[in-house]
Amino acid sequence: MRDYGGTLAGLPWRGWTIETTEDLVPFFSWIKRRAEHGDRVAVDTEGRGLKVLNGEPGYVRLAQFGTVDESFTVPIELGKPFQEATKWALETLPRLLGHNWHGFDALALHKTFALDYKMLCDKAQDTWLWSKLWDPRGVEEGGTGGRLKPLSAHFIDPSAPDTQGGLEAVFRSLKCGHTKKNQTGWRHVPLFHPVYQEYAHLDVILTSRLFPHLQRGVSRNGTSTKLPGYEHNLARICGSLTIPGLLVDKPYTSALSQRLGEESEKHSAICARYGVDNINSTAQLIAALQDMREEWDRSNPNDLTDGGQLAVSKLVLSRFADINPRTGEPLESRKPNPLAAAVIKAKRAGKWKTAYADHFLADVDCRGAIHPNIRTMEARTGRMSVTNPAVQTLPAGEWSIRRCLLMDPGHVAISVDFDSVELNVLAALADVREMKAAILRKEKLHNTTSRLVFGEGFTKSQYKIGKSGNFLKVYGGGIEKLMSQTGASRAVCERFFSQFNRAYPEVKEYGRRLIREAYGEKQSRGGNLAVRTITGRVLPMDRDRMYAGTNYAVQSTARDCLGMALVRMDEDGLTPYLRLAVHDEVLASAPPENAEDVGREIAKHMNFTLKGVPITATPEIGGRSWGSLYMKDEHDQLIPELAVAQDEFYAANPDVAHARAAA
DNA sequence: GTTGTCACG
DNA sequence: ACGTACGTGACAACT
Repeated sequence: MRDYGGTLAGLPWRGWTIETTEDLVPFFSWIKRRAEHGDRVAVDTEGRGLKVLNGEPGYVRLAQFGTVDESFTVPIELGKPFQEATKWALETLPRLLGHNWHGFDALALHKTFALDYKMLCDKAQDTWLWSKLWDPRGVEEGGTGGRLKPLSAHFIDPSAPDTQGGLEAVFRSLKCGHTKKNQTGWRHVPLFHPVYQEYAHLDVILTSRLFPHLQRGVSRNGTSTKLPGYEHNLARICGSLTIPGLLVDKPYTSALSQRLGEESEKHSAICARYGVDNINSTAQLIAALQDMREEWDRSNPNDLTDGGQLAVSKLVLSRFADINPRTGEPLESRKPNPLAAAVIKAKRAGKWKTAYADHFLADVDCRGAIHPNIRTMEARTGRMSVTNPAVQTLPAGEWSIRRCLLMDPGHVAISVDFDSVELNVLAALADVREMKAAILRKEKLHNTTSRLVFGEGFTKSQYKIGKSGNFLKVYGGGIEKLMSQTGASRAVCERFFSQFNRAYPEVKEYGRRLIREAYGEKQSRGGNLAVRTITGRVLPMDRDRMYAGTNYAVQSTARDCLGMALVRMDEDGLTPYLRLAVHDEVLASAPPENAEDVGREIAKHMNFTLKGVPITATPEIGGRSWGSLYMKDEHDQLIPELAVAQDEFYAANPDVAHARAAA
């Protein structure tokens, strides 16, 4: 047994590193005492990398147990007695504490020791979730971020040792090729390295000390007392979804990767003829395009980057290539620039290959499944995000990428989407009379807006302005954005906004009310300006962007519409069918004979009334692959039988699939 | 590490 | 007083 120790914020701590089976004796009695007293014990694990569910068996190397002043590290890697001791401790302790417990350690312990994930979550509190409730902002938005080190520096001791930095130094000295992207240090560091061990002890000591500070912070900032329980429940549900994961169709995906590589090469070769040998180099592109006498409009914000450089974005390149940036259709307004056209195609194929197809193949586990990691409170509005891979950003305009991902063997894909949830939430929160009446009449809000602004006989292009304008209003956008998005004239856009405000005066009034309330409650929140949502969440505002309050409230409430629906689905036993939750959509896997029932049940849980406004969702059923749900006909309709047949044909004939997708 | 770009809701 | 586009993740080049 080796012991470590030190002082944090004037209070000493002591940690024991178990090295032999004899060392387990004091550990057993320590755990028993904690269990008898009903103490909450912080638990942390160190593994072989950061991808826990697709790692090899024996992922966890070290487990740590600790309170505010005492800790033990257990060397899982040394064999069975230590693994059994860890399992016993986790089953015996009545109350646990972890940092990112639901999203990481509980999953790792479930995977390594076959411990029940729900059991591990039901008796745990997660300081990551508490920190997000206290302040959801990341570091770049002026918050502390969710990481243990900055939180400890803020709440416990600004001079807390930077063991993270020390560990990074150790990893570099190992010369094992450890980088930010390729975190090999975790598997190569010797188990009893003193810096590694000290870091391990401190993690649980700091987590234990952090917890009461975060509880106080959450209670002081006015967050509803119902939210911590709800968020822990939701994190547990989303964690369970990721355990089965999504299967990757390997032959299809490999062929897709190869096809995209060839396509990228083909168009890159065209670029090379114009002197651009690296299509990702903005400098080369600008030089070559200027040689071809292309011009940028410096008064157009789309033509400049945030840093003030000439932009070679898809928008600018599409103008040079004379195509519609969204659809790729020719505009026939000028002579198309062949370099710009080739760059767009090469970049797109390259991105789809590396970010999607290759990522799927690299992330599969021994079952051939990927396990996207759902972070349930990532954005400053509380919105969820998904990483490894970022399935929320897969191309939605066509099916070829989503075709890589399959439901369980013999199952079909079910997707249930909310119907324009953000606009309905805006109508409910701001109590917009005309919007609410339209929703109750089952009228599409884009039609309502177009009619109220442009009159009964509005044209197709006026409808486009109505639709874009609806979204822009939710986000707080203005005339410039509407112009650049729709290409409409300033006069038309100005008229749109004045008519919109006349049709829906409550929207503007709601924004003003949020600002008034934020200033009114400033004192009780320690001088901080914030939006309080009807679900009881407190969202910090920026002094110079107070107009964003409407968007924060709408986005956050829409997120809770999904979150609360997931909780209700879980209560009714639907979680085993669920595979993903993305913003306003749920993806599920079920045998074809149950698919209609499952889809209907899920949709039922997503249908409810928010302040008198119906929030509704529609299920769609496809074939085995996620992509089948995107195989629409020429009227953009999903015909289930056709999609299933097409999906099965593509499974057997990946080359035909890729030839058609390319066309 | 930061910036630019591009994929999504 | 007025008006302001919101929120993500990933990759490659550049500094």
